[in-house]
Amino acid sequence: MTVLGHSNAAPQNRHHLSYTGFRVNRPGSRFPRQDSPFMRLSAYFLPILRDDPKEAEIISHKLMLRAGMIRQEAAGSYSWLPLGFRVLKKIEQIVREEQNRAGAIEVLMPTIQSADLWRKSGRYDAYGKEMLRIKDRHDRDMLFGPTNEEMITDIFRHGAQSYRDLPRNLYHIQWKFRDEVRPRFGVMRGREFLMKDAYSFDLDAEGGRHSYNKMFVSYLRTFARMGLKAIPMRAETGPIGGKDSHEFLILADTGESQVFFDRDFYDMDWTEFSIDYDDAAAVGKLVEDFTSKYAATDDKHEAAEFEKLPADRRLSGRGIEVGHIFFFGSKYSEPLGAVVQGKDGQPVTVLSGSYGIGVSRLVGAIIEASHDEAGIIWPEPVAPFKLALINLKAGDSGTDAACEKIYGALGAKGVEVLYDDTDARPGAKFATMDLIGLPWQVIIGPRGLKDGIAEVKNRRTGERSNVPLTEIVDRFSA
RNA sequence: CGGAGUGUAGCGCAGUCUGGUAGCGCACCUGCUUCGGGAGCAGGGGGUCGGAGGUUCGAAUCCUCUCACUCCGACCA
Repeated sequence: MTVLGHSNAAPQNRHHLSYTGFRVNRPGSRFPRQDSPFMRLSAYFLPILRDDPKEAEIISHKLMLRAGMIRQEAAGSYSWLPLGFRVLKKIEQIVREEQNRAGAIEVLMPTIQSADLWRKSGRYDAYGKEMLRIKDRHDRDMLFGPTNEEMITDIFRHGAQSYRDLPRNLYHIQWKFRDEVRPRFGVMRGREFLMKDAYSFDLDAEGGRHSYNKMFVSYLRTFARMGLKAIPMRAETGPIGGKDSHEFLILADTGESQVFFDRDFYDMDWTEFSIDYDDAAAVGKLVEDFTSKYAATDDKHEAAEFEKLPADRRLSGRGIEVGHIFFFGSKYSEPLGAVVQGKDGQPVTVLSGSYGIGVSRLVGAIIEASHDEAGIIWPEPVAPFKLALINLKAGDSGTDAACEKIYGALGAKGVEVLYDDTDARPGAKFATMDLIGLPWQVIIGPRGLKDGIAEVKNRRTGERSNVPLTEIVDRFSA
């Protein structure tokens, strides 16, 4: 992003022109461009609610509504307001980066699909009422995609003819719709939801195993980057079918399923997953480490096996599923004719797996796992802004000037800052910022200003420290 | 899909039983005083009561139909 002007820009509302004549924004502008890393609260759209809306049952749903992140449009379908949208995009981007790192290739498929492919796989009738069926003007059967195995398999088979075209892993991040009988829990179980789905294609079982394992490791990395410990558990394969399957669950009191797992998961290293994805043995070893310990949801729970663990290692709690991976072999490639020519010239039916992450669900899941009485506590990598700059006395020339200077300097360094430049009272400002949960609060008021200091508060720990104004920018732009 | 419930101002609610033309708190606007953890006073703006039909001189209120949303269950990423 191009930012012109001085880092210590004085407050003013005029737009400046870049050399190309396009208007660009700068920290001093009251209305920065939409992709700006910084924002003035006075120019933002943040409809905060003081009371819990009655339709919300669980904490994440209440907090998302109160923090002005989402707005319900119909049962299980939500508009994403600016603050929520930023979080959604942060999560989406982390997922994207880790998919790419693991060698998956991004595509984009339509939300509306033709029924034809689904008739071929036999799922048009099998899927039931959860599938939203639509007719177009020619009375053709269409549907709003609940998932994309058929379509991606069809895409792949048209683009791959030889064993040389394998292995491949294609993924997309797209809105899906499942017409749940009873949507609830806000974005945790909506009807319309944003999902990352990857689909792997391999020549043989060994290759398929490697593809599966790569996704397994990429999931460990993905969730770890969001500040989550998502424990992989043996899973039911459900309507998608297949043999090997793991669910990734994060622990939260409001989780939808009961989980049982080995305490050892707590002691494992959840941060160091730098690994060569092409090294099948190393990847397999890491997967082995994470799957050899007991972890299961209630429907796969085997009490007898669990009891073998020493009592102090047997842990149980509630979990929220945030990812699910399957290896299902030829379940779709067979009926859809995904066949390539092998080395010996003979046709080979490819083997595939599918790997999902609930991107929109993660927004709620992270809040379930990270909040307190005052509101949300965002892990820094997914926070809508890194810090809140709070002007305790807007209108006072001293605090205004000090805040503008820091706001401008942080903006110039690309630090994501939400600047509360409104003339609300201090207590209201603190409450709002605690509610929306930005990781850091930089508080500037006349009291500290006398000594040239700002108060820096860590949202998670509540820890406060006095930091000289001159050091603020360096501290957050490192 | 079975059971229960709720729709009245942006949000939370009262009013409905016992019909008489809509009210409270928060939020919002103006002014004054305040100003380091959701300020006080004063003055304002905003809803036609989910929708349609009916009963009645008169309907938020009674009747019929309908739509939406929520909760429990079954189901599910």
